[in-house]
This record gives sequence, structure tokens and C-alpha cells, in this order.
Amino acid sequence: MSDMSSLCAINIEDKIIPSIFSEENCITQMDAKEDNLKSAKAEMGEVKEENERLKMMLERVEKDYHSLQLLFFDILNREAPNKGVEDSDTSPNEVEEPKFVSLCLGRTPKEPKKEEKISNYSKPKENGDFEDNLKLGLELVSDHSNNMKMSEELKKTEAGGTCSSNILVRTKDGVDEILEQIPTKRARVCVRARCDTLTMHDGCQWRKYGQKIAKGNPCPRAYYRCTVAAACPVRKQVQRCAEDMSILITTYEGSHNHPLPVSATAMASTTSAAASMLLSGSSSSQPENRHNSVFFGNAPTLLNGLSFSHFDHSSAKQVFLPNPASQNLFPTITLDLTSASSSATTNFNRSSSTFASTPRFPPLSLSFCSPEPNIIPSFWGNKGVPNIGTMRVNKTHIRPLNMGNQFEENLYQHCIKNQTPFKEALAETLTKAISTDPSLRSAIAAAVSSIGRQGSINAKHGGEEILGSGLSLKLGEHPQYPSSNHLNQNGKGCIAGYFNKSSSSSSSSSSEVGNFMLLQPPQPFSISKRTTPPSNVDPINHWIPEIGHFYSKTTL
DNA sequence: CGGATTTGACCAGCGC
DNA sequence: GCGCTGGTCAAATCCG
Repeated sequence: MSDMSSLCAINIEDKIIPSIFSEENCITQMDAKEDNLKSAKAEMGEVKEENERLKMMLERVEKDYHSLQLLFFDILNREAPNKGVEDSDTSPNEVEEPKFVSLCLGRTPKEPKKEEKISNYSKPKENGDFEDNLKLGLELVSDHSNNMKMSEELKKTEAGGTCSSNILVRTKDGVDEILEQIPTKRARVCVRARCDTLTMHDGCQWRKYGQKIAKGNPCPRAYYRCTVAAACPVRKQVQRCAEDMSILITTYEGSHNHPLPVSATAMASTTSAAASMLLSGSSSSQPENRHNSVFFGNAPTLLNGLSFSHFDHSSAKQVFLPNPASQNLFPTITLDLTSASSSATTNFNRSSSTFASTPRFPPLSLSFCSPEPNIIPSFWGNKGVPNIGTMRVNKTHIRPLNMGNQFEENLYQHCIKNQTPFKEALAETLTKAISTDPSLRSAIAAAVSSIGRQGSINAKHGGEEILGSGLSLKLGEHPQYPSSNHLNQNGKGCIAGYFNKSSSSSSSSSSEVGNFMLLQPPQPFSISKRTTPPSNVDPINHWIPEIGHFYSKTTL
């Protein structure tokens, strides 16, 4: 572009400068002009090439997006073959182009009245930033003109008290209709993580609206709602683990109705992937009290701490859940990012009278714990590539299989490049894998549901044969990871820190830093900033010496 | 002064 | 029906 302007400048000069130069001067000028023309042409060629490359990239992205959508519909159709389709004139085959797909993590039946009135749906950008469409609720927006309408539709649907997964399609009349309303249970994603800070930084902006001391835990539970958009229904609860104060338990509920900040996409994609896994697994026709949960957190461990094992309610109780009584009303998936040396694993086997009755929704837990968090595992091969990936999930035995070199290489490269402990690299890589690879996500989801069926059926899933008793997941494609690493952020708080503890040193110079919304996390507890207990308060009730904080009076 | 936090009150769901 | 508990509201308060 600068050459173009210089060309213009030359032309102008040619007109202005009188022909006082000699012929030689003219010739040299002509040569210079030709050179400029040549270089400009060459540059134009490069630009054209780059244009072509970008076009191809765009096509590829669109293609991926399309296949992802198709996969989504496939999953949804399989999960709810008999639900609500007849309500619409439009059959799935008539779906010309899905315009809006929304999967909610869950909505509170009673929606805030104030928020109902507000239709503050953030309009996506004109050029449709791809990342902006990554939302906690796995919402895929392809037609911006429908956003407002869909938002209204969603509100109407959700106001009815049920959380539904809606597919909005354009019918022959050109009218958007909700093709399916798949009643999903109110899913929650619970994240356990060691955290010295008061709350996890997950990239979103939260406003505290309440605090309570829940029964069985002296630590108060703080309630937050998302304030990125005024009408965002997402809530989160933050509470310290009673057994181990260093563990912060964050429970997310709901689906963001707005584009997320880049720094929030890591956690959002993790939780949405986990939730979609959970909902896929729990939305089968089996009775809800069946033991259909996979408890990734109990021994035996796999892959140096990434535990995939079956949770047996007869022998274990899920005492780590922050809100046991209500958690069991809803499907809950727990992402356990704590180390195994903590109470996380041991807690699982502790009995609790709270769970005397069979929970309606047994929890699902993904554990990224490791007995030795900061070492690269011994099973790294000659190249240091761990044999991880495709898993054979069985009720009684688990063994690692080959998932694909890409995955292993990615993990290995991450560890080497960032000097990242394996646990963190694994967590990050798996997070990305789950969130970016629909095959993996649906495969795990199918695994979850398949286990629940007690091995009674052989499910066919997108060419991946899933056996109920000895589940073998073969992924047809290697996961493709985005080149930009959204997890390498200079975020505060422990989730960001967990994912990029090692990369933080270089993240300050990262070009992506500017994209991150670095928010000071709100305080999960009402604590004062002093480090010694004040003299005029009851030290027993208000001063928590273990964490060196003063709790102000809380409600009961 | 405006936004965030605190905290007492209120409501709903559930078990007895 | 009553009590318990979790979740939310909203006025008061705090804080930058």
C-alpha cells in the first residue's frame, strides 16, 4: 500500500516537475518508475496470494463451522428423537440452514423479573468475530438478524420454567421457529481448584448479590451474577471447601446470552463442554436415578492424575459438592482441578448422611488431579510423548489407548514450550480438545451415557463404535487446535493461573494481551482487608484464623 | 457520585 | 402446617 502511494507521488512529481532534466535524467526516471511498477506488481501478487490464503482459511473455517453444526444437530436429534418435533411443521430434513443453536446449561425456573423486562442482547459485531460466538451455553449464532428475535423466543421459552435447548430454523414461510425444545435438566458445572485468591478469575465480570452460610460448611457461600450483559442469566456460587480451605469451589449455572471476552472463553468452553457432556449423558431415557455417572475423580487414576473412573454411589458420597441438597436436584458436573493429595480424592469415599437418599442427578466429575502435580510423567516415551488420548472406559478397568499423535504432540509441545507441568498442560490441552473437537466431546458424552446404560446397548455414534461394557472411543480425526492460544493469558486468579502458570512469564509480551479483559475478581466472601482480628468483634464467629481473614456478619 | 458490596428480609422447595 | 435451608431481593453501606 505504501508503494502505491509512492507511485502516486511519482506521478504527481512527473506532472509538476518541468522538463528541465536532460534526456538521461528522463531515462533514469523511467527506469525508476519501471522498478517501482515491478515491485508494486510483485507486492500486488503477494497480496493476492495472501487473499487467496485467507479465502481458503475462511472457507475452511466455514466448513468446520458447518460440520460442527451438523454434528450438533445429530447429537440433539439422537438425544431427543421423540421430543417436540411434531410440534413444528418443519422436519429436521427441512432445515435449510440452522440459524441459531442454543444449549443452556440450565436456567433457574424463576427468572428475575427485572431482567425479563430488559432485552439487552448484545449485538454481535458486523463482521462476526468467530470467537465472539463462543458462549458458555454453546450458542452458535450465524444469522445476526435473528438474534433479537431468538433472544425473545428464548426468554418466552425459559419463562415457562423449563430449560430447553432450542433450535431455531427458518421455515418455508421464512419465519423462524423453534424446531425442538429439548427439555434439558438444569445443569451445573462445578469447578474445584486450589486457589489462594478470593475467587477464580474466569474472564467474566461478576456482581455479588448475596452471601449465605450453608449448612455443613462454616465458609460462607457467595452468589454472583454475570454483569457482562444486563440480562445475562448466568449465576455462579463461590465457596471454600470445608475440608480444605485452599480449595475454592465455583459452581456455574446458566448460559451466557452475550459474546464472551476472550479471556473468558477458556473457562466457558470448558464448562460448556463439560455441561454438554453431562446433558448428553443424562438426557437419555434411562431413569434419572440410575447410576449413570462417571466419576472422574475417584481412583484408579489414569494418565498421571487424570482420573477416569466409575462412581459407585453404594460406596462413595459426593461430599465435595458445595451445595449437596440442591445439587442433587440438578445434573452437576465437577471439574476437579485440585491435586490428589488434597481432600478431593479422599473426600469421595467419605460417607455423608446428607446423601442417604439416592440423588436424582448424580454428579459428574472431571478430575485433573495429580499426586505429583509438577512433574512430567514417567510414561512419557522416548520423545516424552505420553500415551494418552483415546480412552477405553470401562466400569472395571481403564486403560489408555492411542488418541492420535496430534493430541499427544500438542500436549508434549505445550509442556516443552512453556515448561509447563504436565498436569497443567494436560488440563489445558484436554480443555481445548473437548471444546474444539466435537468428535471428542460427543464421544465422551456418548461414553457417559453409554456407561449409564450399564453396558446393555451398543451405541453407534458417528462411525465410532461405542460398546457399553468395554467402551472404545476411536476418534476419526485428530483434534485441530486453534493457532491462537486463548489460555495463555495474563489473567489473575487461579484458573487462569492454573492453565498458564508457566506461560505467564511470556504472556506479558503476548500480542493477545490487549484482548483480555483483566478484571479484578470480586471477593467471594465479605472480608475486611485487615490481617488481624479486630478487637470489637466476636473472634470465634467472625475471625477465621486458618485463612487470616475477618468475616463480617453474615446472614443465616 | 456511581457502581459494587453487604446484609437483613423474604420467598420457595422440601421433609417431617 | 411448620421448620429448615438455599437462593434472591433490595436498601444500606462502602469505596474508588
